[in-house]
Amino acid sequence: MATPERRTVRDLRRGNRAVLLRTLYFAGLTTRHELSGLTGLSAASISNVTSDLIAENIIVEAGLVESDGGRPRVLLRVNPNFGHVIGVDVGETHVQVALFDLDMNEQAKSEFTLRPGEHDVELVVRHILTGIDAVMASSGTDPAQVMGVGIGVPGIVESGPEALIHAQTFGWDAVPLSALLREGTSLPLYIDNGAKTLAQAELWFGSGRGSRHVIVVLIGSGVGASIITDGRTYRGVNSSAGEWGHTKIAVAGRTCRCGARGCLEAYIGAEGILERAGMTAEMANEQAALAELVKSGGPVINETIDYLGVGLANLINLFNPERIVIGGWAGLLLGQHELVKIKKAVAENSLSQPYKTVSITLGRLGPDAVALGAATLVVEEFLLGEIFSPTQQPAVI
Amino acid sequence: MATPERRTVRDLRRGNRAVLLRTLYFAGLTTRHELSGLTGLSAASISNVTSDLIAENIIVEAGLVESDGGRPRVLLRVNPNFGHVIGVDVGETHVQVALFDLDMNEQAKSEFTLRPGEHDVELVVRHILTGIDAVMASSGTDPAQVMGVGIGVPGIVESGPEALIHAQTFGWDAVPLSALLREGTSLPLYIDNGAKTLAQAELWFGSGRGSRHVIVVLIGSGVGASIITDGRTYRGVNSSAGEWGHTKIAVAGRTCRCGARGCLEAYIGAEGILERAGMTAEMANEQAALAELVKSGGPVINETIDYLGVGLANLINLFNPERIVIGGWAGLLLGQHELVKIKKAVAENSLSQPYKTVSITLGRLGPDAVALGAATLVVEEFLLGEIFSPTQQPAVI
DNA sequence: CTAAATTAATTTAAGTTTAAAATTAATAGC
DNA sequence: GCTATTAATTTTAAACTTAAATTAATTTAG
Repeated sequence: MATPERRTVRDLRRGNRAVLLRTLYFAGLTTRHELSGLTGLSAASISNVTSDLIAENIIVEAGLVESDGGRPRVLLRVNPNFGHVIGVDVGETHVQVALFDLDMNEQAKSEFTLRPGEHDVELVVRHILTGIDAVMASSGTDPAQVMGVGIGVPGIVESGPEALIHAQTFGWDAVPLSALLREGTSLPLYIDNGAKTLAQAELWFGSGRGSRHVIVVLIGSGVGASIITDGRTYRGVNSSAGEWGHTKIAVAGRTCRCGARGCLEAYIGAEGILERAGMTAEMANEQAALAELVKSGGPVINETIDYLGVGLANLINLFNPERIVIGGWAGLLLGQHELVKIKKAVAENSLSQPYKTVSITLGRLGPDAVALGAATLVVEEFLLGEIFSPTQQPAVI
Repeated sequence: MATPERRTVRDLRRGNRAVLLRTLYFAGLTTRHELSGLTGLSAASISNVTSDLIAENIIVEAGLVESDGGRPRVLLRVNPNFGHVIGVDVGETHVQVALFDLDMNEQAKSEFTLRPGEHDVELVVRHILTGIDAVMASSGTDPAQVMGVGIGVPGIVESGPEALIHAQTFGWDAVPLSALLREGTSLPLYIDNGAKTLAQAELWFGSGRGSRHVIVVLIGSGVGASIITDGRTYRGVNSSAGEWGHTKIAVAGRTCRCGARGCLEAYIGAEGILERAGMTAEMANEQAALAELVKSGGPVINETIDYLGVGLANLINLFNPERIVIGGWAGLLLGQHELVKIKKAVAENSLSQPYKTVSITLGRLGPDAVALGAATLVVEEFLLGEIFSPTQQPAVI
């Protein structure tokens, strides 16, 4: 139960450096004076830390604030070209690789289509490695400028000395993805569940901005959630937290593709909805079919809204979040047409106290932000302030 | 998003002091040498901090470890008589007030029975104040020695400048309990939901010891849960997190006493079980009736186990905890007879990955530990290391 | 156009804190 | 009683933050 917090006077410095960098990153153009207010650090400390960071080229001066008498304040910002980050989305239908600067402007992108059922590990690894090379080449980025690669994958990521992926839908059982990739690249790797990376993208740049307690639900073929408590993704003891799709909302209900009965996913997942409507569309036109169904409304959609209301209400009762963001292609489809009804269903199934304070909104970044979110995993590391030059790791003490 | 962590070198000292105190409190008799290992602080820092704490009488030396050559190590411990704490349990049937030393040995106790429906705020306030005086008098404790009063109440505690209690079962709507009590006592007050205080008692001294991610479920007439993430109670944005009893496990199911339909509480709460068995026992012999029913088994109990399995599995899928503790009188009753079946039901309804790592156990402290847990709220404050003398608050800077 | 006023930012000085090294303390074994 | 050994404290040096003093960069008044 020993909390390993800052202990030495040196850790203190590191911590303050990280706080300043993080604040500046999210605030954008900011003056030293404002930073002092935002971080709680004294002007002198701000001066110290910023001059270090400027010397290291991590932050740069970027213009002046007009003054009406007195020395004008200098605007600071994180140097967007200090380094670059790569994000990878390993999805059911494609592998997407994108390269960003630190402002998260996309510099290059590479995409590979996966045919249904074609989820061989070797193939995916090859796509990722090829994609990394391709985005660096097409944007003219030197590998030394890339601070790391974030990868969003389906299923449960068991973190440990060697990350293991358990992805039922891919037929992956304890796949040591990082070990396999390390044979083809020496860039630092950060692997996480794709729903969680999408959620982090929404938290940083989308509908979740500024909130500390957020749940991002992802509704597509599968159903998942990412739980953000105190501004950080909650992972639980094995990083498998957030398996909302397989919570049960009916005892002995519909059989889910996971084998169990009564799973939420069997009712509000895209396949579950279509099946309940008596449609058995193949993968290819699943999205078009659902769009049609949602547009025409009808009892199956109303029923789906009730189930979704129950599922969201359960999250609200358990977590008492300040915001719920609905994402994923099927979730966005439903939300765009039926948000009012969804909110009504949630209200009927949740306690009034927590319902009063939660706001339910749609994701703003679309379903393709998994790669963006994956790239933020690298930025998160960068914001800890320990990276002194893009690839050179901090000296071991 | 600015994380207000340790900033000055003085905060560092405070933090290290708190880490040392907390470590020593939970480790019990410990030497300086061991503390160095447990906290990560250097021997010199341990020496500094401990000599401060000894001078303030917060910790004391307590014997020597036998040595086989060399200076023997001195054992240290928190001074159990540095101050005392009071815990209050405001339950459906009684108000209990207990006084403890810092080792949580009960020094005195006072109890008042509440008749069914007799939950008038004035009456409860009077009981609490009378109880506080009574336990101080009967144990000969000077008010100056009491560091604070922790109070566990039913319902949702809305924390703010003035804590407001929303307790449906008591008919309390936004009751400003702390303001009312402050008219009768000047002791520092700490108010929290009773299920959460019980959970903290189990976490510190019962089945939850040593775990960082724990969920304590409380099954009595009502049903609730307390979620502990990273060793701390998770409260959400309004402190209402953990309302497990009113999560829905059936769309359009049984009507719950909260008015909604399909709540877990309507199936596994004591009243829900008895009603489903066709029994409508009054409050008085509810416990005896349920004990009889559980002992004889039968389809209603098996059904209850299924519902409980679903409810627990949902928690496991969402939170990925390392431990689940079942508490509350009805929960203990069910668990003592049917733990094996419960585990089986959980296994059938949860994903294998998180199920593999969770252990499900019964609470060890019995249902009466709410007051003990409430008292730990005060101790938690004490362990932050800012209380320099029992009642004297730390100097305002 | 210059000097005063004003505000920003840096430098300096003082005070904490921790870690490492040196010292002192306490015990067992001979 | 002396030495070896281990524990704990004290001393010293280095690092860091804050407050105060100083320097820098503007605008405005005259």
